[in-house]
Amino acid sequence: MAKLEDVAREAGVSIASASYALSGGKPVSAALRRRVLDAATRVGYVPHRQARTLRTGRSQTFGVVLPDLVNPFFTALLQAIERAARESGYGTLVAGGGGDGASEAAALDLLAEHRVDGLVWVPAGDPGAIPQVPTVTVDRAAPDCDGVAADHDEAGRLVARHLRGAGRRRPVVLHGPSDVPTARARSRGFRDAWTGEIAFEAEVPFDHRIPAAVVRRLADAEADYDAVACANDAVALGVLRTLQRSGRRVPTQVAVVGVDDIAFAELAEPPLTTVRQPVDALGAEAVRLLTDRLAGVGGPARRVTLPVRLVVRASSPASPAGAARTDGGPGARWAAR
Amino acid sequence: MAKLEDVAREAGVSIASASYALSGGKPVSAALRRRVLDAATRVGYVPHRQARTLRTGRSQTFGVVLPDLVNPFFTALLQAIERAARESGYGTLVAGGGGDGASEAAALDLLAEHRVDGLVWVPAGDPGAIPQVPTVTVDRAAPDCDGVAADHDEAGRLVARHLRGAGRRRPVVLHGPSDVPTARARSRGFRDAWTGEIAFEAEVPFDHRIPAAVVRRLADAEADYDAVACANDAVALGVLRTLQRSGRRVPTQVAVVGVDDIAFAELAEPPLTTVRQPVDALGAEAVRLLTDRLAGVGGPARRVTLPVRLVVRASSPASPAGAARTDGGPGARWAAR
DNA sequence: CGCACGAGGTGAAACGTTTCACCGTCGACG
DNA sequence: CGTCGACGGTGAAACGTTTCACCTCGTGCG
Repeated sequence: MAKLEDVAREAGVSIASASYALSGGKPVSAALRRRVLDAATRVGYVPHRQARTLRTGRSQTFGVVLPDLVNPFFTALLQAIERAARESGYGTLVAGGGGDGASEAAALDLLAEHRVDGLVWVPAGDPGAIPQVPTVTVDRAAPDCDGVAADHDEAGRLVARHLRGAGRRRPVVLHGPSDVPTARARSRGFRDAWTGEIAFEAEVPFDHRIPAAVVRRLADAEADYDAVACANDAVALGVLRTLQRSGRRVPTQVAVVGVDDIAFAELAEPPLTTVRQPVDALGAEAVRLLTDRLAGVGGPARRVTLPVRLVVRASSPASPAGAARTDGGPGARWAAR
Repeated sequence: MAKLEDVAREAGVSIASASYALSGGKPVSAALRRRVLDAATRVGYVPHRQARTLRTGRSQTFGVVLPDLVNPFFTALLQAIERAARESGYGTLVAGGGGDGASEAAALDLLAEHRVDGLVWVPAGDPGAIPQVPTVTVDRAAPDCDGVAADHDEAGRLVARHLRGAGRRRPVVLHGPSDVPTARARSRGFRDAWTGEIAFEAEVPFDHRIPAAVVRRLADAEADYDAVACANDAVALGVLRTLQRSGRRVPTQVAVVGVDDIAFAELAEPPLTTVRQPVDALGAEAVRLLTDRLAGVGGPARRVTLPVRLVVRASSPASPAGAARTDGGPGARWAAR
């Protein structure tokens, strides 16, 4: 591949001049700039970022570490981060941890070796040591580390108040993994705002595969509940299927609520009521925090909390009356025929 | 960050010896190896991959360019590629194109500047020039370029035969974008194997947002069709919603079939019949082709085609009888109460 | 005993950039 | 007319590795 030397030779100038002309590191005569630019396109110059990194100590690259690439919430986040980074002139190196601590550590190491300028990190669980690279956590906080997250407490409260307002009396609460801070925050928020009874609670993985024990309790004909508050949308979609298999009507008999607002939430049948996380804003804010730090902004770790929003859909309408009215699933129509 | 020189000093040996001891580029006495390894952990050595790249000309990194990070099929693929790459000792640099040609070209350039050793590329449309880096396309072929793809012709045929076998007579066919080779292959396969009537055909984007014109035709009470063959699962999920809104029963009145088998296909209501693409194998095979090339395997461009498999679920049961029997959606049960 | 050879180590060049220090020339000003 | 500064440009060092060529012992064999 063509290098700077080739450009310089082609343009008949020194390597230094070619560099200055291309990077603008130092003012240069218009004629020379022109000549160099032409030469560069002529020989097909491709700058060598690694060499630049070596010399300057900056790679113009952010690393992103995610617990999992299957959950659409994370990939939406990744896309947002990638776009924001690109707009700030940074590339993105992605390392998907396998969800477990070991491969997460490996991913962090790999990125450190690549000398990323900064790290956007969604810790898989309670984070241990934070990397020595400038880092911002997303969605889950780490001590002494800039972080941005949606307001998960509020998300929990919104769900509780919504169910209450919709006239539900005995919800099932499916908590996320207790070693995930956001899961704890949502649970906390829910408990703060929910004063009445609870049918039962259980801890489930952030996944659409509902544990068999929970499936049994949900399917139990004796079980008395009229709502399921789910740890996230993936769980909610799994619950939706479980309920339908066990013959319960959603939302007339049971309301289902998730959190995240992934793309498939509105494609579910019935469409899923959920709490939307501001993914684009999360990504943009993470990149902003990082670039700030790199620009030399000092001070203690900053925490940014972004607002969430309840999105009411048919799986849990705003009121019981609404439930009857909007229970527009295939079942309703079929029965009406 | 600690560098090789620090390790060498700490161990009391030359830089060269330290390098050999750590990389194994040359046999070295056990005692020295031990001393260097200890020193390395003591000073917290982090190798500088960029420097290594500069010297060796290999970055031990693959670039991955995807048209879109929202479609779960691509993210599943990404995960497979990332894992396979890691197992071969390669890191992964991801650049999600925005789907359009311009940002795709930008992504390819960025990766070229990062001097990735190879490129795994899912072209957004018909690929123009292929990069000068060793490249393997996935899912969509490019001329003179190694490629791996599922058997999309067969996928189309499987759908056609399945619908026929299930007793469907007049399907709607929703083709993917005609500038995407795989979409054309599926359509071709379907047409090859389908001999009867077709209600109507239309071209739709690979997306769950069904164009308004198509929605109207599907919802038209006069429209006479008993199946919808969809370009992929995202489209199928969108169609499912459209049909349910327009009051058609799936699968009793209309069967719906997708392609890809994304995770949400089985969470749909009713669960989606689809053709499964072997994502893990696609990723592994892509990495294998690439590492082969890097190992010096020459010869003309190779094309690998991997088999697909029909996955029958409730949205389109195997037989009409089955339809009646397995129409186990909430509606059926509800009606039975 | 002398020589050659192998094992174990080291010095230094090279990879492609950026950037500091320097150099020549020309115009302006004292 | 001499000097100085600005301007436009260049040479070369440095970033952290790898790796080639070389060097120095110790040892085994003739």
